[in-house]
Amino acid sequence: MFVDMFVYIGFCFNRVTAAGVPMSDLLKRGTGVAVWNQIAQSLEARIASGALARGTRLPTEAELAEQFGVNRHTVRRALSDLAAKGMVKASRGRGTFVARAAITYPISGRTRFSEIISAQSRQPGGRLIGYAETPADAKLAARLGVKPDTPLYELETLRVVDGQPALVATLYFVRDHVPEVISDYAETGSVSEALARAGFTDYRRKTSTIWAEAVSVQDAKLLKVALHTPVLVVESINVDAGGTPLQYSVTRFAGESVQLTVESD
Amino acid sequence: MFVDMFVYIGFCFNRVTAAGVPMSDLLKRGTGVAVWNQIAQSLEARIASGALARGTRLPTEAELAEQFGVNRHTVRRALSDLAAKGMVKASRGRGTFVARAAITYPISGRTRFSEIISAQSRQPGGRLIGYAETPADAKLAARLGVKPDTPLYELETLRVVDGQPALVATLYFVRDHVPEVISDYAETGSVSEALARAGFTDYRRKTSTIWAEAVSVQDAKLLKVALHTPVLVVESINVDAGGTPLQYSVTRFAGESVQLTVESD
DNA sequence: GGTCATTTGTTCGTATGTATG
DNA sequence: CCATACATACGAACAAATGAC
Repeated sequence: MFVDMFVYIGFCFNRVTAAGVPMSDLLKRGTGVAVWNQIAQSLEARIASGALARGTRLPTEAELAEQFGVNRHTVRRALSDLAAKGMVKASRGRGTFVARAAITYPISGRTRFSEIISAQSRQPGGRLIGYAETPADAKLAARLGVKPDTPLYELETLRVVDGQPALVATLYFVRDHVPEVISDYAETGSVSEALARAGFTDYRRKTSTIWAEAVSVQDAKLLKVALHTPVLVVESINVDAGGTPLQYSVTRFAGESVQLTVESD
Repeated sequence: MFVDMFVYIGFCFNRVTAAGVPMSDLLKRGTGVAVWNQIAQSLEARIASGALARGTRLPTEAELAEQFGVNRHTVRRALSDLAAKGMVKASRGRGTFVARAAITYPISGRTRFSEIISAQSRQPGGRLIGYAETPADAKLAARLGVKPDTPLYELETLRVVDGQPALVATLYFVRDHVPEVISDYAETGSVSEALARAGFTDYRRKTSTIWAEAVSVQDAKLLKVALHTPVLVVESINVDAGGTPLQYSVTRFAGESVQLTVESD
């Protein structure tokens, strides 16, 4: 029923280029730098560049050994170096996986996607997946502090970082508070911009509720992860300067590619 | 290598009784309370008590109808009530699943497991799974603000709520700061108690880093969840009144059975 | 539940280059 | 020049865990 009424659109407002990947890694022997070290550096560079995304499986040790033209032990030495740094994690029988999360996402009163990503020298981007006008059910009404059946806008958005899908968010607004939010968001690609146009220049995140669950079928496609992959779900309420709920959102972060941080005082 | 050096013990310091489950649900007809409502309340009580764990599948509507001795439509009325409250979620062709998380876990400067659980009128419990003395590697040293190879204590603990495993935590302490922490924790079953005995009466949580991943084999057994189940991982640092790191911990929450909440100011 | 292929983990052995005294 | 110690690199085989069927 949800899908039927939902408007799906394909407008992309923030194009991102694929990171350049050095495909040929020529090892220089007898240079004073051990071969295993050169291999480790090569893999580390590929991970840092995003060519090897978080959570993806590396080629098997045997394959890497063949690619680099070395013995499997030499590859293992390199991998154990990366594992010690926390960059990869090996799992017997399954493979070796890129482990370390790249994006840290601070949860605070001022949580703005674009600012957070830009502050980490990364390229934020987004896509409006679709939108709908829907009456508030009991839960939504409670979250947004309105009566049930109050008309709401529902926006489904995808956010990418350096070309990698990072999160899917479903945003709810009270229609009559921000009547132009859909077009404003589609134009600017920014929640804070869209809210500012409606006159809400100052707002803050009041509460965040966090849990983990398995990815849904739809989100798996959007986030480009396998089914059963864990996602981090954050339910949050943004309020205006007076404390009135402005926006309720449910954000699903691609499992291990994002870490939330909370600073307590 | 880790397992070899790790001391596994079975000492249980906080015995928890299996939650009493009302197995026979006698419906009282003609009491003014609709039968579907009694069924809904009965299911709600089972969910709240933990007898029906989060994420598990309810019996099919036909089975429930038989158990309660009512028509399937009456069960459906009860389930739709629970679904509206967000406690269960039906999925066509799959079944009906317990949805809403029961335990909310606030993340703040003062995060104490026992207090949090007790405040929710639930029965906290715990078990020391094992402990070890281990030198700090680069990562641990950075987190705890000590030199690499500083001797640390590592404690592996399981926490249960109302008889349901809720979380597994690995705790790290600087050995020379709290030399008796292992026996103190084993005796009291409380981190705050153990730290108080070492003279640290005032400490607070400084940072928390949160992500989602698939449960490990060992944790799956402890938490009694299936493999591939998502877990919420929280890495946190507790500091004393002067800001010196006291404890570094990695906590794995059983997927959908726990929700973290963050209040921002 | 069992079998089987895949993949990492471990342990042997061998050989070479390099720094040290 | 030689003996020793150590890190590096290669080869083979087996153990153990995983996942798919």
